[in-house]
Amino acid sequence: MRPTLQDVATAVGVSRSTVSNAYCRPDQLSAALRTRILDTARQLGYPGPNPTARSLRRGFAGAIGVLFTSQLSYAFTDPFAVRFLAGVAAAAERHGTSLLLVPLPTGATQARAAVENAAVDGFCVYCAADEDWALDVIRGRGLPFVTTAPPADRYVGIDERAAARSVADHLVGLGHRRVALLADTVLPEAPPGPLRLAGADAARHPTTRGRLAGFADALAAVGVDWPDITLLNATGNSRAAGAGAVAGLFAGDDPPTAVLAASDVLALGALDALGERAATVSVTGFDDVAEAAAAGLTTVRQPAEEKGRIAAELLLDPPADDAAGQILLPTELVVRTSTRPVPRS
Amino acid sequence: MRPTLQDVATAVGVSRSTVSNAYCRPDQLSAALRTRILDTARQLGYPGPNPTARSLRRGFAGAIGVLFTSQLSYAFTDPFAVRFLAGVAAAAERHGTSLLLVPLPTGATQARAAVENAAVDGFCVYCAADEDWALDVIRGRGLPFVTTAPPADRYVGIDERAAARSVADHLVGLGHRRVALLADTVLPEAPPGPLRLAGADAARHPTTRGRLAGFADALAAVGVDWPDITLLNATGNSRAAGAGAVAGLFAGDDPPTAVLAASDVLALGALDALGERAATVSVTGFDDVAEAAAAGLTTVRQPAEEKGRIAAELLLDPPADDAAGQILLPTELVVRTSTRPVPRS
DNA sequence: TTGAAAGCGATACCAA
DNA sequence: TTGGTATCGCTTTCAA
Repeated sequence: MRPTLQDVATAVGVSRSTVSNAYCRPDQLSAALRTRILDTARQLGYPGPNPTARSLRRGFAGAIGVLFTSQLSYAFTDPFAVRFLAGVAAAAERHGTSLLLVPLPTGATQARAAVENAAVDGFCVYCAADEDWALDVIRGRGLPFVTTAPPADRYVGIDERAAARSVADHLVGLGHRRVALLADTVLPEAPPGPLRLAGADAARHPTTRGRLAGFADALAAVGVDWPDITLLNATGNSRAAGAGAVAGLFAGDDPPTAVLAASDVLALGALDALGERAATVSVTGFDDVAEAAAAGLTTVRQPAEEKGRIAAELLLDPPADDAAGQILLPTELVVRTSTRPVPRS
Repeated sequence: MRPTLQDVATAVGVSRSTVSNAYCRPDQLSAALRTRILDTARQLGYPGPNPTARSLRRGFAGAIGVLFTSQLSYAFTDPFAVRFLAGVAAAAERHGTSLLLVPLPTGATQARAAVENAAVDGFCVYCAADEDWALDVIRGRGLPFVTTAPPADRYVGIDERAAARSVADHLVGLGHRRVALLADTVLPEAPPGPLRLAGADAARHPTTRGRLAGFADALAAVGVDWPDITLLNATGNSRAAGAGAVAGLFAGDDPPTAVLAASDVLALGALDALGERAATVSVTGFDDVAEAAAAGLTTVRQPAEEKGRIAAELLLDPPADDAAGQILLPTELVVRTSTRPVPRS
């Protein structure tokens, strides 16, 4: 059996409190006694206070939970998510707090249980909002949390709609009218490829809703409206899914002259699928991940690490002023070579 | 005050055990009573059993710790580390276990404390071995652990030396003799750029030692030996550091005809720094991360996710057979366009 | 099917 | 400076 604090106390011939003090309140006992206690502990093979017991007694865990809506292992596939996480880690690091990455099992009950059982002092919820159940569980536990989108008491996001409109305006300004929108999992079970949608509001995920709405705003300004807009559904936020969604679209008559993607990853996938044709079709992304620059992708930049860092900070030292917890970060249109004027035909 | 299990018990008029059973042993009480308990709990706002208390009582945390030697936020900068983590996450996900990412503060005492205080059931130690202190703390706590390199009871690594030799042999086969080796933090405080080293064994980090030794093996086979080998030190495993290390090297007389880097990231940095000259100098990497393919980098592939996945599995369900815990994964030389025969001059 | 009692391993107050 | 005592919130035999 691994020795406990009590064993050390017995061995030294002092009380538990004194041993405890030797570890976390050196000033509460004489240096000599402390040394004696620590030495004995070492001899006994006592590994120091049990973290779980300490957490229970002290009432906090020393870790914050990070919740990704999709499968945890997918999060590492998404370059934007990784940079967000890097930001969270940087803040946690400075604060001396650990990060608990909680995988969400597929079953609803089990996913709830995962959030219920996380030994953390708060949550950083990436990209949820649709995942209301998770927020409910967190609220139920009385834990503080930060999301990456409004509405919430504390969030750090961007103005999705305005940002999306900025790229779309750019494209419209280049003369594009036949434009396809490309987004991930627009409707829960939708197949890859063209999807009929009444409007942006019908999209399942709030982020997607915002971006599609922004795209549509720009198109509406030049007379292109739902449901005439071509919407392409990707079954996942990955390059492959992006490629899959646009496949075949340009084979028919009267193909679009541009693709507005709701993420860089999807846009890069679209470029993959376009191959040679990429020279004539304009494509835009969203996020400005590292790969975007290399591919010459026109996109909207949002500060990724910053978002994660601020989210974690909002959680770790909450602002005194309530209103200060609702943050919209600036975005910036980054024009590269993947967009050009509509070819005259 | 947040209600506890006891409060629910009191409210319903049953004992704590019964409430506990309602949560974790539904078969131990009548459905009717269970429903009554759960309903009351909801009314009271009881969030379910406290995870920390449960962990303490049950004796396990339901999480595994992940330890990166460098700063945690840097880990997300390294594409190989990210893929490793993705593998770990995939295994954890399947196992219903969370991942605790533990940041290591800079101070020695504090770093120890971070490992001592992690409420986990075991550790996945990425790339350590030199970080013996961490392994000592983990052993002291009596927790199981897996590393990414021997020696250890359980590890999943590659034959660094042989893998390194395979790229180096390729380069030597192309006629290169004046070759510069490029590695990260070869000696603790070394400045960026050329570094005099007696031999591979002098390198600080075991992984670096293995790779440099493999490179040197190939060179030795054609009569090039330490300390005549040009070694370039990068101050960090990043593209920028790679670029910084090779800067100026090709300005002088008799520059190397090739650069053997200990990681893809460094190699890509070298290519950045070479610019135009990259067409005449051969460069190789190590790992085969995604960016390597795009850049046409010749490199050694090692299965990244696989490594993480297996490491986590080794931890989560340890093999009955002790010897089965020591795994060397296969590697593969991937020849692309960044290497070519020595130009005749 | 339900309950009583005994911890899990530690911390913090207050008194000595 | 040290020790006694209560408690953190829950799970788990074992007996009723």
